[in-house]
Amino acid sequence: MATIYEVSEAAGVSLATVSRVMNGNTKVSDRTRKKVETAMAELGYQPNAIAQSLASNRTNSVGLLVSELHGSYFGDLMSTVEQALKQYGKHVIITAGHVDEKREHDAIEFLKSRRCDALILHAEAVSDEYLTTLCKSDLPVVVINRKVDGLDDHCFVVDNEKGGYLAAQAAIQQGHKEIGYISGPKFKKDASDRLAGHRRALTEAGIEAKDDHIFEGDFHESSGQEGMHYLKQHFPDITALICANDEMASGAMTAAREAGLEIPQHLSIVGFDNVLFSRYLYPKLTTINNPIQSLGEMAARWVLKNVYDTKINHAIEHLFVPEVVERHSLSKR
Amino acid sequence: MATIYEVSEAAGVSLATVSRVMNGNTKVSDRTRKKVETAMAELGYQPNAIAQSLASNRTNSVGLLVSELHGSYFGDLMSTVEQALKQYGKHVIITAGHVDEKREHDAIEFLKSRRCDALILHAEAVSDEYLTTLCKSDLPVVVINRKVDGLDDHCFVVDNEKGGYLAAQAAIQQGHKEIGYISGPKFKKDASDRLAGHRRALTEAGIEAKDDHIFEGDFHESSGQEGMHYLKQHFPDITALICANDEMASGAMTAAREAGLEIPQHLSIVGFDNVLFSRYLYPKLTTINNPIQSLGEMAARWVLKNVYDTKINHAIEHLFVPEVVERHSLSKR
DNA sequence: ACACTCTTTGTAAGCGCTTACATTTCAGTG
DNA sequence: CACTGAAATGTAAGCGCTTACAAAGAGTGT
Repeated sequence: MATIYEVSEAAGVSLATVSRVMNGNTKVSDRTRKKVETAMAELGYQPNAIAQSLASNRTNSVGLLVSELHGSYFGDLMSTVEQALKQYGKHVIITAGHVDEKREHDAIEFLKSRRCDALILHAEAVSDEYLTTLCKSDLPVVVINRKVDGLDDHCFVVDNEKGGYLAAQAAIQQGHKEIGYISGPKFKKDASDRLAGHRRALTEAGIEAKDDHIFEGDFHESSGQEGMHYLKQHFPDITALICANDEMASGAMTAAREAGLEIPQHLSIVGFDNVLFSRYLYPKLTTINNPIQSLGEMAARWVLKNVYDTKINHAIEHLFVPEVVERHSLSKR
Repeated sequence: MATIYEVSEAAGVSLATVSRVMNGNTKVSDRTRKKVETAMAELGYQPNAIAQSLASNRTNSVGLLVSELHGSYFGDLMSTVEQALKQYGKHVIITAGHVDEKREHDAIEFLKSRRCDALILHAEAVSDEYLTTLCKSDLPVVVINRKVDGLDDHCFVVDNEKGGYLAAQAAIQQGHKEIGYISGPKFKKDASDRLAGHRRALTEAGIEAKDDHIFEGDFHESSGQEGMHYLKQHFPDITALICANDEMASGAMTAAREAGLEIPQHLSIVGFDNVLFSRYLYPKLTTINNPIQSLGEMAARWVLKNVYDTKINHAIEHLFVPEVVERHSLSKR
């Protein structure tokens, strides 16, 4: 593999000149530039990004931490972030934390050791303190889908409480009064926020928010099934079921159908997230749009603006508001 | 950020010694090791992976090219590869090629410039020649889901022809005789292989393989819908529909339902790939399992074995055989 | 006490670039 | 034609590591 040195020899110029035509930040006469470019082409020269990074202390890569590499939610996120950065010649290095404190921590340390220019974190398991320390260091960091006190301009979040509120409100507006809820793990901030919104909507509508109508799931499909079984068995008069994410809604749908319930005739179901497959479901799932792509794009923009001094027209927003996506799984009582 | 030099000072040893305790490949006395480790801990030292790579000419990272970062198929692939490599302390750098020759090419060049130790490519758009050249270079390369002549031990593939055959056979065994087919883009090898298998099954069963029963889609959901419309309109007597992937099967299901057809009572549908969401569909999709995860895992093993000299017990297989996953969308005619 | 071997540690060159600073080139001027 | 200063190019230090090689220590046997 040719090095810059060989190029400089072939072109009959110094190393520095070759470096200059590569980076284009210093004036080089047209004649020399031509010579260098020819030499590069002839040798099939390809700069060694590692050496460039070491010398310039800039890697042109942004670390992205997600919880999983599969699943619609993270797929959408990765895709958006990658697209946004690629436009400006920046690359993402993706790692998965698997919602485990140690693994998230390791993944972040890995990204740091690779000397990413910035970090975009969808971190669910590490502590607020750790994130705070990280943000205070000189490595630029943004946090997605999690609000950490004191780090507001580093956080990009969805108003989960409002989302929970909207879902419940949608059901109430259709005349439902006996409403079941399958929540995410309550220790997760987004799960508890959604639930809080749900409760608020019920209360405002004068409906008692009964604790035993709430089943705590784990955001996975199977717990949606479990939740459905539980609720159907104990509270057969429930006419609407709200799930804290689409995966669980899908599980609940399956379980409901197996129990002989038609959706939405016998039971209305509302999801949350609006992941891609929610429209593959039958009936198509009424859900709350979680603008994860907007979050990702905004986070990428923040990095471009604050780290790479790219001129970005759009303003940087930190709070995103979810909305109802009306499809076919919710109907009048 | 502390450097190795500062650690060596703090520990009162030379640079080389610090490097040795980090890499653990040379004997260092226990006493010195302790001193160094203490100094590292005190300084919160974190090796600079970039500098390590430059000096050692090894990055401990494997480049992975996929077509998209979202979607179940690639999600599963990325996830498996990452898991397999992480176990041995190796990392993946993921890039997307978007099934576009230039973008795939650029992505591969990017991975090369990052000096990955090996490349795992799910490349659909670049030419066979390019891949051949790549494999002949000294950078280890494996190709997933594509067979290139002369590169057999670098390729990991699914027997798509067999898969196509099995799907058709499954429908035939249920008594279907009028069978529609929604294919992928015929210029894609996997799409044409699947179709070839389909034809063979029909022929063997003494059913005429009518060309106009075949609709060429693009592997996306919408073209499944289009295909369904086309077939339903022109050949209303079709009782089974086979789709070259699950996305299109999903689209076809929606379109069928909108046209008032019950699945599988009025129309049986078979998919291909067995991506995660195929079991979220209603009715759950009968499909052909595409062992993409096995491919990914095997590719990772190949790299571990051939590049990192890891001792791997399992033999390396290059051809994977698909099988029918019986669910609820295919029934007796 | 000495020569000899085996271990442990240090020295210094280099990996392939970037960039501050020094030097050369050359058009423009009086 | 010598002189000036801006533009173009070159020189060399250094980014933070690894590793071949050299040197020093620690045992051994006589």
